[in-house]
Amino acid sequence: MHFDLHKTDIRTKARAGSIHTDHGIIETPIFMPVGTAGTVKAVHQHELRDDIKAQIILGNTYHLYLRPGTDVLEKAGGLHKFNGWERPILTDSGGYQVYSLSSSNKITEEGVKFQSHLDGSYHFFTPEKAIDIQRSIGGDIIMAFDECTPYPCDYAYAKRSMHMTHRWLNRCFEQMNRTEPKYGYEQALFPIVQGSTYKDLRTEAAHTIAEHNAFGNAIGGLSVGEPAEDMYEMTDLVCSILPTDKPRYLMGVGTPINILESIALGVDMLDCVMPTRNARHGLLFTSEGTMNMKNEKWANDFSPLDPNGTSYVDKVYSKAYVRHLIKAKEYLGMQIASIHNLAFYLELVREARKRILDGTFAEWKDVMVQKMGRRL
RNA sequence: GGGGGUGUCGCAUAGUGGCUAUUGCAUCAGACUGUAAAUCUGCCACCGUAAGGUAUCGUUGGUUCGAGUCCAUCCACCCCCA
Repeated sequence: MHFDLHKTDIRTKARAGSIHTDHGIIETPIFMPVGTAGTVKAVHQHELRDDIKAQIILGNTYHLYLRPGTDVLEKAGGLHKFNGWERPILTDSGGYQVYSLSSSNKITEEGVKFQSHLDGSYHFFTPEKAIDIQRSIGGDIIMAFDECTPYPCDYAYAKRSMHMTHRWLNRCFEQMNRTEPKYGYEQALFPIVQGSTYKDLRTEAAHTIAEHNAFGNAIGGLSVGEPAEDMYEMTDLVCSILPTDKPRYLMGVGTPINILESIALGVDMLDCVMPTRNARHGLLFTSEGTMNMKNEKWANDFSPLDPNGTSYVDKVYSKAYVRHLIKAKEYLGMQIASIHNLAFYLELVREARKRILDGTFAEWKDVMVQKMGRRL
């Protein structure tokens, strides 16, 4: 696996590059649709590949471990074979579940005791186990097991947690060295920068992470409720320390505006549940602003879903029809909305890449941020 | 014509004579950031941006300190018998 940096924008810190994996090339900056349980919810693979043009999708260690389980995934020959997605896959380690399921977790130096949200059973994750499971799932990029701290987080806790995440990181790399990929292709481990919203902690973490000289590096613990300015400040700071010749992955971000602003700070990879979850809840993102399809105002609007959209759903279906489907809780409504939002996100990062390469990113980004913040 | 039953928010429902009439659905809005999420929250009689104010359990009376609840009356609907 390697990363080619093609160009860095002069007026911003945005970058265009390519990540080469055994399952193909990822052109950056890239948005990665989230497919937690082995599926990007409500979206078929052919839509992801041919219409949305996703280049890489996510899976989740915790969810796939609980169900269907690593034995099934190994018998299938890994997640790519299991779900039919032949392009790259990235798996999250379960570190986010340390945060999102915190009410039923117990964190110790050794690892985290999880209570399953499915049946209440207890499971113990260690850095070693997170690596073993990710070996079984078979993602091209796998993530270090970390603690994603909540916001707000007091300084003492953030510092202690960060140091534990660093010790866990060493154990992750040791387990990587002790084990081999199970399906004949390379797996790259990305370490994660933590440190909450504290500059000195983020600085220390970024240096520690950089020293591992991994294929790529991630920024975690953001977009957990802190003000956007804090998120940008931390991202900017960390990007200034992480190596320029490795891809940078900002985990869990975000809105279309967050994505362009983060790209402008030097981020190469992002993922977020927002386009898919909000789609299922009836909220569409467009280049002109957001549309809540549940709103009465679309009831008699028979114009195309998104005249500027690049997906076939944008032209084939009307706003009134999609509103009807969403209101009626029809499956197709969630499918159309999910395809639209993902196609919009992917088109947004493709355009960003094009603009970075031809030198017009900065002014384009400012115009887009203005437009996309509106409520239609 | 005779007998029996039922009327509570748009619909459906709960409601021993005792604080502010319950809940669900629908409606109308809002939220959602490495997915415990086709979820959650608010509103949901009227006036008001709001704080707040005023009502209300088919109708009109009555009993009672106090009535959605008990009594009478009329109205509407349902069932049975002719």
